[in-house]
Amino acid sequence: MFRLSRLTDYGTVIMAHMAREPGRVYSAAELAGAVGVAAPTASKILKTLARKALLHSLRGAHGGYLLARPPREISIAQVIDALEGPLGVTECSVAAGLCPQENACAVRSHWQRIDWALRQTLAGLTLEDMMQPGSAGMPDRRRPGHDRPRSDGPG
Amino acid sequence: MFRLSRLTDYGTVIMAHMAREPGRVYSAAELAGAVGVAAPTASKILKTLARKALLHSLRGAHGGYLLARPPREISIAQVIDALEGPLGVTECSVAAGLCPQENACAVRSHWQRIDWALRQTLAGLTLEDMMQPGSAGMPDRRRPGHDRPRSDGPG
DNA sequence: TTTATATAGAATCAATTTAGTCCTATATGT
DNA sequence: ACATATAGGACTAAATTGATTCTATATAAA
Ligand code: FES
Ligand code: FES
Repeated sequence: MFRLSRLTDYGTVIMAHMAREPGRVYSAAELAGAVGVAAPTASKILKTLARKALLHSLRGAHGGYLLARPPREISIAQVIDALEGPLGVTECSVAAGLCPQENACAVRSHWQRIDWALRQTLAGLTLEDMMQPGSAGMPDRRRPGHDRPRSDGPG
Repeated sequence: MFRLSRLTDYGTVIMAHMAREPGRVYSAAELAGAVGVAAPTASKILKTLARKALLHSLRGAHGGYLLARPPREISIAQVIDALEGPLGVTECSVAAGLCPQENACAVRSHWQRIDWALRQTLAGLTLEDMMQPGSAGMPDRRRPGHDRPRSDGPG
């Protein structure tokens, strides 16, 4: 199945952690310790997130990072886009001219549709949703895609 | 974003192609030519699909492959599972003990939920759905404004 | 029976991607 | 000044992926 890069996974954990105190300034070292990744790795992730304007950075002593916006205005889709780029579920569903047969391809449009639905779902999931450990409750508020899976398929 | 392996992409194209004549026997070479991939690559994919019981194989002269079941009883999720294994969106959302902090991880359950929703969507999408041309840039003689009435999600 | 065809399966190789680290430059507070 | 901390890039190592090649086996037809 689709796999999210581990760096992106860490990125979401870091962002969710920071979302618990939105105004606070966290140093890279502190965050590395908090989520359990190596310091250089956390630093790399944070630099990327800052460059993509999801975080603000403060240099110098007592510097660090803080969320650029309130947790409910930062979506998971944005975090993924920042750390992985806008790749779709299939490579050829994004840009044209990658597949030799592209015209004869019957599944292309379907992948694009799935890609779109997934993207909508992740765009509606915010840091606010992610930071609460409510494993039992669904964030029902808005879940654009995947709401009515047909589920008539073969087991 | 989540990327599907190219082999899996080819696999779905091949399966969709075969779904147009469910009872027919296709040789690996024929399918390779039809979907535009190298013969050994197609062969590799077909062997895997046969081993996972999505295709039946016939050896010897005039041998080849044919769908093991009717197109509407083969889901895209099954094809993906056969070619990529049951990996989830994040590695740690599947098996336990991979992440050092796993307990403190606030996002794990959310990824699992997304994974589940995506899986449901793909389990409800069959080869029958995939084989009919969509609306992308294809030489298409269907009237505009159509859409698949019983399809879910993206719509 | 012999021959041509076609899959089964494993092993292999090259290329790409990813994870992780390191180094230098720069900015800021004490 | 000095210590702290990010910016940015280069770099290495590991894992994954894409594609190929080989031998063995099964079947249809000559
Ligand atoms: S366009 Fe690439 S496999 Fe369909
Ligand atoms: S359990 Fe692995 S990042 Fe959360």
